[in-house]
Amino acid sequence: MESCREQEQCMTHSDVVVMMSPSQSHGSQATPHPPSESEPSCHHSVENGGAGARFHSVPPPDPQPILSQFPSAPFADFPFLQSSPFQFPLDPLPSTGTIYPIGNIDASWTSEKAGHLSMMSEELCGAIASITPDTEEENSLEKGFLRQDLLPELQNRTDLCQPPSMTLFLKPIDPPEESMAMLGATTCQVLGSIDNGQQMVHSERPCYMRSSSEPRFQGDVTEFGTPFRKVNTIQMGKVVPSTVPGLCPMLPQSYLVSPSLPLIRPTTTLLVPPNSLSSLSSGYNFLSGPCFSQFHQTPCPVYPDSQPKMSPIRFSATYWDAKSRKPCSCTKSQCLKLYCDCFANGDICSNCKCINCYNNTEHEYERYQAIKICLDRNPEAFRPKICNGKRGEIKGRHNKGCNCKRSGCLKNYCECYEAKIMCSSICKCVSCRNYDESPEQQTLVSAGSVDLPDPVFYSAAKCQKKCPLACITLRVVETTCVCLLAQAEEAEKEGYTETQAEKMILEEFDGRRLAPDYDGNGIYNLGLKDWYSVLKGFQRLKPVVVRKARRMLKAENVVMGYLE
DNA sequence: GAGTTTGAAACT
DNA sequence: CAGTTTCAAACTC
Repeated sequence: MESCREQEQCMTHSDVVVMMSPSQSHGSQATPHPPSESEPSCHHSVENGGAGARFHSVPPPDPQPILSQFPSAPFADFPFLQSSPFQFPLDPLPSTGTIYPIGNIDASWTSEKAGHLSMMSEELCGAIASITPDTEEENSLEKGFLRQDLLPELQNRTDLCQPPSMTLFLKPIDPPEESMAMLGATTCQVLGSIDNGQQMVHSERPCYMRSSSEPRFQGDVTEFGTPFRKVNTIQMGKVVPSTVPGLCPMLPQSYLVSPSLPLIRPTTTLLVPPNSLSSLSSGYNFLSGPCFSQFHQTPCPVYPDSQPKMSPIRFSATYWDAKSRKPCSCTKSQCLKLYCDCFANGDICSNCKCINCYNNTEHEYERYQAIKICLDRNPEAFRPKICNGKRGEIKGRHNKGCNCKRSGCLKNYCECYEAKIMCSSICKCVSCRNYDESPEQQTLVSAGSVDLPDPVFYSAAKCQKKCPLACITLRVVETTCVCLLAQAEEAEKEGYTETQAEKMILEEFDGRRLAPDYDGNGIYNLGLKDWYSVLKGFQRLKPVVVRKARRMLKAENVVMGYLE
């Protein structure tokens, strides 16, 4: 990690400060791994509260705040109130260094509001992470990036100011330094961040976030703003205005981010504890917790409410644009149930015809509650229904399969048909006709726009009604079988025993079967049943496609036996 | 555009 | 987990 001095040399206008909570610094005996241990001048600290990472800007060192109670803090430059179960960073306090209580939450609170606040933490952020795209196309620009949302809360409440919303794009750095790995931390790079639309924050200083197994914060309620403005206290789940001075930036009613803003910019290295990240197969990770940055920020324009809004749940302008979204017309669901396509896609409603819509930035509390409910019911609720293949190749298949009964899966009622994919073995449809060469499929084939399953395979599958081959091209099967054969050949060449050869073949098979897209030849992430059908179908083609029939058969038999 | 059909989601 | 209800989109007229 670069030295603090080096970091400061490149720091021009912003800091992302990671601050560690006092409670954690007390409880943890782990030696902070620091960019800062030898860099006391770095005015950054890490807070790894229950809400996950917090990134704070901190004031210049003068006056030096009270630090003695945080001996292990990597950045001992931030005042905390130790007695509070929820420690909030204080605004730079002019010249006094006085500690002001900002938040206090009764440990036993269980109200709905408390639920929301706890939702602000890992739980919700993890939930949101699951709404992220997982297709290659959608990930094209963002894959591997971690995103941090600062979730606004309790909007439209007269007793509250608007909390800030900030998005940090973090890029994992792999492998982490050994010492960091020992601390259980993940090294990330802050690529850029967005706050509530007023400002674009670029951090260019190294930050550090401790890994900790300490109990997490139960919530994060504070207000941000100009120094010494009132803040709120949470009492038994209720947010009560307080006269305690603190921060309240008087953020605008809506946080707005222009899609044209540059979202990614390599800047800062962070150490993020793994338990504050919700890593999903989508490739996104979310850090939770409030973020705010007050110092050294690069101003960005404030966008009027009339401009398109970007929800914090949105991924990026790219993703937004990539989704051609139909406006919904929900009337009863408030667009907060999965009936609503916008909501189901993780979008906020925009230019929709919906009535009484809550799927917008003005109802984020309700929205996030709804997200949480959906995810409680089904953790996969927001995952794309269609596993996309590579661009220009086969479309993929439905994750859950359809359940059509009357449409024959040949109308847009059918999600498979609507997605222009054929039904697969996981569908529970009745009288399915979406495995035959429909006019649409023929059109696609003639246009050469898709790599449809081989007709021979397809014919073979027709008799089974279910069609696992809908996702598998001839090339996929060929490639797979050739690889299996290669394993068999190698085993033969090396004089391995039959058992060893089997093992090699099966390992190859498993690797290909389980890989999401092993080498660009198609969809591999199929169930055993599907693969069984594939290989059965392959037997029919063997004389045509494979010359080395004998050895192929050997490999194939191994796999078939494995599938049996 | 109103009414009907359909199937996913939500509910019981 | 199966049956029912609700919902919004697709479809028909």
